[in-house]
Amino acid sequence: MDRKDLANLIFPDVKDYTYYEEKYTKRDLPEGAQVLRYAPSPTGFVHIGGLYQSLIAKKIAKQTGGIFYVRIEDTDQKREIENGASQILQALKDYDVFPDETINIDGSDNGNYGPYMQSKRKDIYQSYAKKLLEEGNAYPCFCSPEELDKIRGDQEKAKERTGYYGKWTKCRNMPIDMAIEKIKNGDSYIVRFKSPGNPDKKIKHKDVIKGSIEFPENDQDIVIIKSDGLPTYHFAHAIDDHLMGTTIVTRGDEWVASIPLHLQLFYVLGFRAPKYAHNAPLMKIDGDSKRKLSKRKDPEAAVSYYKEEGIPKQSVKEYLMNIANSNFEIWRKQNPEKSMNKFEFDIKKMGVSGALFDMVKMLDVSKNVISKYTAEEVYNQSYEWAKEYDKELLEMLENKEYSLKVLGIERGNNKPRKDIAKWSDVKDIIYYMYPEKFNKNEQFEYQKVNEKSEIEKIVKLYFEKYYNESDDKQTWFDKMKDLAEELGYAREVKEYKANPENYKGHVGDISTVIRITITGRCNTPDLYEIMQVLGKDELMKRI
RNA sequence: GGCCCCUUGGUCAAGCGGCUAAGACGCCACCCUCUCAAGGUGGAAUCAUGGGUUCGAUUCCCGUAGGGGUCACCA
Repeated sequence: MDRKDLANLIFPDVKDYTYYEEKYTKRDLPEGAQVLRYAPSPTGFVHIGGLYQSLIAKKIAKQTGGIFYVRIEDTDQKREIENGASQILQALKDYDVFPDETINIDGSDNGNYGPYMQSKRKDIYQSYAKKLLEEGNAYPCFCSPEELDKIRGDQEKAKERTGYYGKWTKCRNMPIDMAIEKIKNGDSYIVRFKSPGNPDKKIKHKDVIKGSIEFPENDQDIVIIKSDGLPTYHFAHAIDDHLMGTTIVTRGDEWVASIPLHLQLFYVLGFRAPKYAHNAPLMKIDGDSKRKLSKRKDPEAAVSYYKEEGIPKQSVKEYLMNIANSNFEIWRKQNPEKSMNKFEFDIKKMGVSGALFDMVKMLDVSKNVISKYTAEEVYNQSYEWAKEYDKELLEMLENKEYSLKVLGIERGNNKPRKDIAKWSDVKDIIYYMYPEKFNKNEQFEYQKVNEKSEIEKIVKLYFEKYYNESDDKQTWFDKMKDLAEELGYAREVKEYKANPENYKGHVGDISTVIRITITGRCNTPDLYEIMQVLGKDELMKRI
C-alpha cells in the first residue's frame, strides 16, 4: 500500500488535475491586462466594504483592459443564507460595478473559467488534494475537534504557539497502512497540507499596497479539505485564483497574516502566485479607539442604508473612490463634468492603514454630485426613492410639470444650488411650494420685523402697489428696494450698516417678511424665482 | 502572549534628507444686489515619544508608547 492507494481511497472518483490544467487555458488578454476578482461569502448582507473592493477591482481591470469577475465563496454551508449570492450581484448591478464574469441569476455561469461558485467546484479541489496526497504533500488527519482543543490547551499552558505544526502533528507521520485501515474502518478525518516550512527561516513578500513585509515561513499543517469534502478558504483560494487566472488578488488586510501560507500553497501546488494587494478596511470611531465598520453595530456598513437614506449611488462611489485614492477629489475639481471612469486610479496610492468613514464628507461629496444634476434627474431619482420610502413626497411629485419647475429653482445655471445631499432632504426643501401643503394659518416665526401691524403693512403695500407678476428679476428687486425706502428702511444693506440709526431696517428685512409670509420659511432659495413658480393666484391666497 | 502592520491638524490626507509642512471636509471671521445653500478671502489646527545617523531630520535606523490585524474543519 502506498500513497497512491491512499489517495485513491480518499478520492476515488475525481479526475486527474491535469484535466483542469488543460481545460482552463491561459486568458488571451493584451499585455499588462490585469484580472481581478471580488470573492464574497453569500451571507446576504452587502457590506459597504464589499462595494469598495469591487469598485477598485473593476476599476483596475477596466483600466488595464483586463477582466473583473465575481466568485461566490460558499464553502461554509453553516453561514450561507438563501439568495445571498443574488443579493450581492444585484447590489453590484445597482452600483454599476457588475463583473464581466460570474454566475447568472439562474445559477448558470457567465464566463469560461467557472463554475464561479465554490460549492460547485468540489471535484476540482479534490483533484488537487488528491495530487497532493499522491505526492506526500498532504495527509489525512483523524484528530477530533476535542483532541485539537486539548492540543491547543497544552500549547497555551506551555506558552507555545498554537496550531498543528512540528511536534504537535499527531497524524503527519502516521503509516499509510494505518491511515488506510482507519478510513476503511469508517473513522472520520479531514485532509491536511503537509507544510514544508521552517519558521526559523524568513520569507519576504512585496505587497502591492503594503510594500515589503517579512515573516517567518509557515509551518502549519492547515486543513485543506474539511470533513464535508469542501475545501477551506486557503486551499480554494490557491486553486481558484490559479485556474481563473487572477493576476492581482485584492482583499482585506485581515489576510496578510496568511501570506506565508498562501505563497507556500502556490509553491507546493506548482502554481505561479498572483500579486497581492491587501487593502485597509473602512473604520469607525468607537469611544476612543478605531474599529472596522461593523455590520452589527453600524447601519452605514450596509449598502442598503444608502438606498434607504436616498444617497445617490454616484455619491457613494465618488466618496469611496476618494478614500481609495485621495487625489481623486483634486482630479474631480479639475474635471467636474467627466465620468469617474476617466480617472486614472493607482492602486499603489491606497492608504496602508484604515480610514475613518466620514459621513459628513460623504454628504458633502453628495451635495456636489447632486448640484450637477438637471431638474429632471433630481426629479427622477427623488421620485424613485419616494416610491419606496416616502409616500407624502411621492404625492407631491406626482405633479411632474410643476415639480420640475420647483426643482429647477436655481438649478442648471453656473452656480447651482447645493442644498440637497440625499433624496430624503428633498421633501423638506420643497414642501412649502405645494399649495396643498402650505398652511397660511400656521404661526410663522418672524425675524427682526415681528410686529403684526408692521408685517401687515409691508405685505399689503407690496402686493397692492409694487407686485407685478410679469416683472423681470431686476425690476422685481428694484421694486423691493422702493418698498423698503417708502417704509423707512434702507435700500441697501450697506447704507443701513453705515447709519443704522437712520432706518428701521434694510431691504433684507423687508424681503424676509415677504418671504416668510409666502413660504413660512426665513431661509429659502431665490425669492423671485419662488414667486414666479407659485404664480399670482397662489400668492394671493397666501397673504 | 507570539507573529505582522500602522502612527502628519477633529477627519481624509500630500510629503519621500533642506518646504513659511499642499489640498479637501468640518469649524471661525469677513466679503458678495434680499434670506439661505453656495461662491470668494482670510484664520485657528498636525509631523505620538525618546535616542541615534547626518551639516541638517516629518522623511533613514533603534527603543518606548498607542492603535490595528492574525493565531478555526469561518471566510
